[in-house]
Amino acid sequence: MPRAATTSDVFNAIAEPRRRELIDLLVKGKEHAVGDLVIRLHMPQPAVSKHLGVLRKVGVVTVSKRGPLRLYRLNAKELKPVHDWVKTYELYWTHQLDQIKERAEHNQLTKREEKK
Amino acid sequence: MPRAATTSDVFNAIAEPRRRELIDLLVKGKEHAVGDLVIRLHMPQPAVSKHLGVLRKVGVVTVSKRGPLRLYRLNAKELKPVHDWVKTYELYWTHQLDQIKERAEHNQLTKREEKK
DNA sequence: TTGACATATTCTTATATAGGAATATATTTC
DNA sequence: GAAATATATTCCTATATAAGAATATGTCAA
Repeated sequence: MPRAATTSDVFNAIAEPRRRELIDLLVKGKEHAVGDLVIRLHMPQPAVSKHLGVLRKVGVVTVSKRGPLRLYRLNAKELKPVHDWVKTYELYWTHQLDQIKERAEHNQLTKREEKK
Repeated sequence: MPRAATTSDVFNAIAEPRRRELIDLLVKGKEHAVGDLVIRLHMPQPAVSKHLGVLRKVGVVTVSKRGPLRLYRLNAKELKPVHDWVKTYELYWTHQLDQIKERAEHNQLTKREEKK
């Protein structure tokens, strides 16, 4: 069985590097036409449209029409689950938790010793 | 062409829900034997070993041997790229950046008006 | 309506899975 | 060394891609 569908899981949707590039471009401005993104990413138009389609289904981007243009806008709050998940581990590389934990355990022991 | 290999990209490695569950279990303690994880995840042992293998190749976990046991430990700093990337978008849902931007633009205009 | 432009949608193909079953490889104990 | 235990690996299969090419759809303008 392959991985879960990219269209139902944000983690899976952003696993594709090209889609992260798309998101990174969308963050700069408010709305972007597909053609703009095609030029900036040096990527064929169908590819861009397809990746945007995935992001749209997950809700990470929204579309609006202006004439023949499709204006895509980032809906960043859909990335919150990713942030929430990975944030849990932030302290592990910022504060070297191993040492903190060991010190805590050590303190537990010494406190008992001190309690006389 | 399918997705990039899960063994070369952290984003791809954590796209699999089961592997995130594994990571979530590893965060609680320091070292965990495969058997522990098998029991806790209610998942067949080969599946656990395979997922751990992927995480190991990406560097998210490390292994050490104790007798017949393989003790896996989380190496959370390999998740930093994910955190760094998604952190960029945090303010978009915490501070409703749309409104902030619009207000900023509005201020730009009114400031010009006020400049008489 | 026709043409020009912007974007989306097939269709095909090669490939990287993830799961299950079976098996292989340690490692310890008797 | 054999048995038992713990873990890894291999083989197989169904499936979800992502890229490319071609085509379809949609919108405006003359």
